[in-house]
Amino acid sequence: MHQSSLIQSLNSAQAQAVTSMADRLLVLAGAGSGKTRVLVHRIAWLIKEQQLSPFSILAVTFTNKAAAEMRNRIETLMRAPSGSMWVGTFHGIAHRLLRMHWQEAGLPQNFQILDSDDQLRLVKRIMRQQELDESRWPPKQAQAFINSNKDEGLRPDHIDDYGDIYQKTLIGVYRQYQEACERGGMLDFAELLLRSHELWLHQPQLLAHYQQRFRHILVDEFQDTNRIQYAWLQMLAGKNVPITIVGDDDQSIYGWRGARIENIRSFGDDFGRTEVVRLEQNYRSTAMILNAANGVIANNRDRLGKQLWTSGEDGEPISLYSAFNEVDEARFVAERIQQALQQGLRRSEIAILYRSNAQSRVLEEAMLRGSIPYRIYGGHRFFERAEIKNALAYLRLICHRDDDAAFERVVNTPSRGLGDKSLERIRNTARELKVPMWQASLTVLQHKELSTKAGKSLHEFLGLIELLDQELRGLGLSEQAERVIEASGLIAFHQNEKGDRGEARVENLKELISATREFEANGEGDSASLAAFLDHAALEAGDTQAQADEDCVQMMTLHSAKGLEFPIVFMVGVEEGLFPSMKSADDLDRMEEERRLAYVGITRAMKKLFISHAESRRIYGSEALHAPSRFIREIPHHCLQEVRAAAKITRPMAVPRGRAAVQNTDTPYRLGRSVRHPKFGDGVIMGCEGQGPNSRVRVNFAGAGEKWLVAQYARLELL
DNA sequence: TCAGCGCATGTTTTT
DNA sequence: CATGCGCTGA
Repeated sequence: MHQSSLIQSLNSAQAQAVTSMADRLLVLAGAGSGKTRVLVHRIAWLIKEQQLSPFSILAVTFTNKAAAEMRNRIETLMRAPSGSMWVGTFHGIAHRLLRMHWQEAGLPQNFQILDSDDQLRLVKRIMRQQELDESRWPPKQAQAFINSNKDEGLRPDHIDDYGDIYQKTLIGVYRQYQEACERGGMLDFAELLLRSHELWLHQPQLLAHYQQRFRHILVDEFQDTNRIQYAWLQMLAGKNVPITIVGDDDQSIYGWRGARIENIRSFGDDFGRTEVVRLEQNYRSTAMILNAANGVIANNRDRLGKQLWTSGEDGEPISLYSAFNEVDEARFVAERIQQALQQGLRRSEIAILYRSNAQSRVLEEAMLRGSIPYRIYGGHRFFERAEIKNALAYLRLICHRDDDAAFERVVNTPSRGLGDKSLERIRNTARELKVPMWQASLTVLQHKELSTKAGKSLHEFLGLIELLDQELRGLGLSEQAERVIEASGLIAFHQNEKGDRGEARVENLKELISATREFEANGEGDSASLAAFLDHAALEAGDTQAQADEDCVQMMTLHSAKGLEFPIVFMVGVEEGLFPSMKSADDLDRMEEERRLAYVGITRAMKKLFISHAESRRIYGSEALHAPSRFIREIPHHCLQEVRAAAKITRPMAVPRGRAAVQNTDTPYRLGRSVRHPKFGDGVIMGCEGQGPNSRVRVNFAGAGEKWLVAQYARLELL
C-alpha cells in the first residue's frame, strides 16, 4: 500500500494528523469527525511508511469495546493480523504488565482482580471490624474515597488528614483495606494502574526496556484520562517516545469519576512541544444538528475551540415537543417512532436518550403499549450478576484458596447452615493468625470451635472445594465450569428463588458455560485456562444482555450513548433540574459538564433529532414542575421547530356552561362518568382534553387519586 | 435462617 | 414512587 492510497480517502486535516512527523501530536477530534479512522490510519502509516514494527506500537483506549473495534479496523485496513501490537484499555495493559512482572511488582503470581462489588464487600467487612457506625460512615463513601485517591495516585501516607477526624477515619479504612488486599493477593481496578506506575517508578531498567520497545504510543479519548493514567503515560513517553493523543474536550463527561479535562489542555506543557490538528468536518449529522450542537457548546468557557461543519445537507430542523407530563412525553416518542418505522426505518436506527436511568420506565411502558421492541442499556452486566459471581467465586476459590472475597461469597451460598456467628469466628481467627479464611477455617475446625451442625457444614464445604479441585484437573475450562455449577448446587438454589428472577438466573448460569466455551474457542493453549478466564471476567464485565440483538429501539442514558450514532434520536426530559441535573446547579464546572453532555447527545443524531421536555413530571413520587432546560434556549432559534400535539390540545380551565355542544361529542368520556381502570380501579372523569384517540382524560380514582390518561391507551371501562 | 417490615434513598459508569 | 437494605421476630 502506498502512502497515497492510505491517505487518499482522508480529508486534509485527517491526512495531516495521519502523516504528522511530530513527536507529540494532539488530534482534537470533534464528534463524528472520523476519529477512529484517523487513529487506525495513523497506525497503518507508522507501520507502512515509517517502518515501525507492529510490535513497537502501543494503542490505549478506555473501553474493551473501543479496543476491540480498533484492532478490528486495523486488521481490515492492513489485511494482516495485529496480534503483536499492544492494543488495549489502560487497565488491560496495566494488568498485562503486572502479570508479566509480578515479581518485580512484589505481587503473588496468582494475584486476583477485585471488581467494585467485591471491593465494596471488603470495605464493609473492614469497617465492621473497626466498629464504625455505618450510618455515619457509609461504606460506599469509603470505597469512593479509596478509589478517588488511588486515581490521584495517592497512598494512605500521601493523604493529608487536615487534623480532621472524618478524613483520618477514611484514611484508616483505606490503610486497612489495602493491607487486606495485600494479604489476599487482590488488586482492585485503580490498583492495577497505580501498581504498574509504581513498577516503572521503582524499576527504572524495566521502564527503559519499554521505552526502547515502544516507538509510538497512541491514546484515544484523552479527555477521559485521570491523574494516574496521565502520569503513567507521561512516564512511559519520557522524553523520547513519540505519542499521539486523540480527544475532544467538548466531550469530557466523566469528571465525576476522576477524568481530568485539564489533561488535554496541559498536555503541551507537560509532554513537550505539541502539534495540534483539529478535525472539524463532520460526516455524521446534518448542518441543522451541528449548528444546534455548536450553539450549545459555545456557552462553555476555556474550550480548546472547534466548530463542527458539514458539506452535507441542511436537514430538518430539530423538533421540540413540550409535553404535558412524562407520560405524554413517552406517548409522543412512541407515536413518532411508529411513524418512522412506517416510513421504513429499522428500529435499531432509533435511539431514546435520557439523563438518568429512572426515566426509562415510563418510556418502556409506552413502548410496550405501542408493541415496539426495545432494548434498554444499563443495569447489571453479565459478569456482574449475582448468580454469575457466585459461580465464579467457586472457581476462584478452587484455583486460589486464599481468595477471601470468594470464600465469603460462597461459604454459605447456597445456604448450608453457616450463619453469622460461625463466620465471625472464622474471621476472627483469620485476623488473629493473619491467615486467609480458608486456613482459618481449618484451624477453627481443628479446635472444634463451632457447633456440631455448623462444623459439619463447614467441613463439607471445604471438602467440596478440595474434591472439585481434584476433579477439575485435566478438564477443559468449559467442563470445569459445568462441573462446578452442577456440584455447587447453585442451579437448585437459584431455581428456588421466588418470582421469575430465579429462572433468569438459571438461564444465566447456563449462559456462563457457553461463555467459557466461546472463550476456549477464541483463545489457544494456556490463554484458555481458568485463571485467564477469571481475569477476563473481571476486566471485561461483558454486555448488559446475554442474547444477541434483535432489531430494537435503543434506549440508554446520554452517557452510554457517547461514541454511538443513530439516524433518529430522541432526547427526552430536557428540563431544568433533570438535565442539567439539579445536583450540578451550583457549580459552574459541573454545569459545563452537563452542557458537554447535551453536546454529546445532540451530536449522536445523524438525520433527525427530537427534543422533548415535560411541564410536569412525577419524581420520587411527587409531582414536580420543571422549566425547559437552558440547553434548549442555547440552541439557535432557526434550528428548532416546535411541535404541537397531534390532536390540538386546549386547556379547558372551566367547564363551559350552557353550551353542551362544546363538549366533545365523539368521546365516550364525559365529565362525571364513572369508569374502571385495570390498575387504578374505579374513578370519576373530572376533565377532558382534545379529541380522537389522543384525547386525554383526567380521572379521579377512589384508590389511586387523580390521574391523567390518554384515552387511546387508558383501557377505561365505562360503568 | 429466612421472611417480612420499616426506613432511607434516589445522576451519570468503566475498568 | 420503588427499590434495596438492615433489622426484627418466628
